[in-house]
Amino acid sequence: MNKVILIGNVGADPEIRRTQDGRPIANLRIATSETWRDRNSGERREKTEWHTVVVFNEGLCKVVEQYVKKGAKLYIEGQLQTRKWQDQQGQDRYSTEVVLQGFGSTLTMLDGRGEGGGASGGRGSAAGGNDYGDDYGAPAPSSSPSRAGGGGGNFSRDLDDDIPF
Amino acid sequence: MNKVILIGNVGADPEIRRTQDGRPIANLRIATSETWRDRNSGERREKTEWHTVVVFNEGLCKVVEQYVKKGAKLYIEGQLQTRKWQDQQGQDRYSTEVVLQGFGSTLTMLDGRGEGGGASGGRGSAAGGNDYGDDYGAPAPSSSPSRAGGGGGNFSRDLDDDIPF
Amino acid sequence: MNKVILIGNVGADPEIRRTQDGRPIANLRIATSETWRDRNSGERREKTEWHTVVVFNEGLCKVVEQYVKKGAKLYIEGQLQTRKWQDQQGQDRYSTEVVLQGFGSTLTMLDGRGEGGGASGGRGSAAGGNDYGDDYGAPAPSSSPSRAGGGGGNFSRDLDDDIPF
Amino acid sequence: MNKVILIGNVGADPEIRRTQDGRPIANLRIATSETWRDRNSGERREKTEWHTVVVFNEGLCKVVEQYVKKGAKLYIEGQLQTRKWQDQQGQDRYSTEVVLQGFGSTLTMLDGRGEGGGASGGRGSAAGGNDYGDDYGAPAPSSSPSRAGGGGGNFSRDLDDDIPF
DNA sequence: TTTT
DNA sequence: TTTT
Repeated sequence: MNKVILIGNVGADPEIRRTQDGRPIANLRIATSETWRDRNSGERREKTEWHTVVVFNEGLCKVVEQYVKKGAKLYIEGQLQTRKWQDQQGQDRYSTEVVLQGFGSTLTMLDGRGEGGGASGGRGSAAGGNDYGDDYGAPAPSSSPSRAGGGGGNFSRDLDDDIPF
Repeated sequence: MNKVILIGNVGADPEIRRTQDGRPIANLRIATSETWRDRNSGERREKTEWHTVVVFNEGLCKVVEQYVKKGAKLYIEGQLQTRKWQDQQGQDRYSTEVVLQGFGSTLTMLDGRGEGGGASGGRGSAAGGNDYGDDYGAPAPSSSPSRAGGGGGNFSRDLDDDIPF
Repeated sequence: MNKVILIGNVGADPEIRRTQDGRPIANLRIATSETWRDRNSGERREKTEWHTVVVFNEGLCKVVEQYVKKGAKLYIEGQLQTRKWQDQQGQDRYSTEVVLQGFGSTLTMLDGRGEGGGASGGRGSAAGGNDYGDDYGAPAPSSSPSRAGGGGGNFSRDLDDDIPF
Repeated sequence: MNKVILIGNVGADPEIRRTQDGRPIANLRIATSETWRDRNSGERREKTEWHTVVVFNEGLCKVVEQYVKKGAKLYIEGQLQTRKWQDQQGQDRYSTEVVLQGFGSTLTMLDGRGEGGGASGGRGSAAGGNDYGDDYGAPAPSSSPSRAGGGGGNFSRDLDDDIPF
């Protein structure tokens, strides 16, 4: 189990790169902040933490590319990962990032901002819900998409079943 | 470990009651919805799930009372709990709720809506951050509230310490 | 966002059923318990909560079928779902369950118990790690399975890449 | 929202230091690993990620000090935090850690190992349950510790209440 | 009964 | 009905 959950705001427009074989990679900076009232002084305090988020999942990269802008509020679920690299002096350096890649990774927009003018179909606009990348196939509805259809990886459950499980 | 995390919208203005000894209890109905595109038809699908949330924590009850209205988007972290009760026929019935009570419970408003007109200082308005009930004392800032002060339950960490841990 | 995380013990051997079209469904009862010391009396207290877990995901059902026995300790990640049904008097009843189905659902065994004698390949024995159902394909390793291979839904990241992202 | 959840094994006996004013700080190295079967070759693969965990919470430090040894399996819940420090060349360096401090932080032992011979009362032995640091007071039981007692920060809920909430 |  |  290695899970990171962040809700925060994007500090700058995302950078999207591509690997040599064409896969997209999105880099985001996310600020999470907490506020509290000081026990003694009663003053309001705030602390902000910045996180580097790296999106490898192609479907989620599309969401980032199309909808995520500076200031957007995001829900992020990924994994902690530390990379080793060498600086210009040849010294070992380590960077820890929140990686969104494959199973268990999610990115959801929590506000309406960032959407292009005429965006229809609204992937990325999922306010209060979850929108998944294309790679995942059907998520986990309890309603019944194509019960008869069956087929690989169909996770659906039919609520109309007359026998309560 | 018994944790529920919800991000969703409030279906109706919260109900606040009080126990005989005066403690507040808030009841909320929260809708979580997910959308996906059907594999076969390509149609957009949506499924909404409704949750009953019961807030026992006093600080969080205050937040609910003052700021949470129908339609508000909330982040909720609590525990699953099943109550047994008798219906009018004297039969055992069970209700499962998401309970916010004590350690590990959180409620954060994810939009600016729901705030009363002149609310200043904005507990409950924590966009992208966390606002905690009064019972918790200082949350977990890395900055340094009153290092010298010490005192019971001070969890603060001093980033200015010259020795990296 | 609708997520439940449980770590607890299985109260009885799981029941596995099959739908008419042959998909397996596993039912589990999981106990989560918390202990604390009473503030006033100093006595040790304990409270146990029981949860019904329904596994629709086929790969996870296999894990359950083969390895999960009464007493096993499990890590569970799923969604809250409430079913409506009619009792024998024709009255509406509701049951809330933790559903493991599709994206974002996980089940991991946290102890070595429950494994058959000669189990090889050890799905279900994942001590401290995660073992995923077959439906998910490769999870999210940072190591490099078949970089050149590419192919649909390959989430892998190559740590050997010479350019730090 | 800034949350990290880890389930993994401790790589070495923890180091405990104290600040100048006597507060304990525990440092842990935790390995999370995931295993999967390669899509193409069918071979079993494994990837391990190492995390630095810093425990500021006093109650949790006690648990670490008394019970956590190399090899122990832990459930950890904390926050991501990045510290800035200078290396010997005076260059800025950053280290990202999982910090357990105050609200929302938890550490639970998931196996029986690590307990001293005659440990009674078993804080730290909470297999399948939660054991909280002393700072938290009573956690969130639904049962009823001292309803009449009332008192600050009492989060208890009385299941014996005759009115179902 | 919410929201997009 | 589990576990410590």
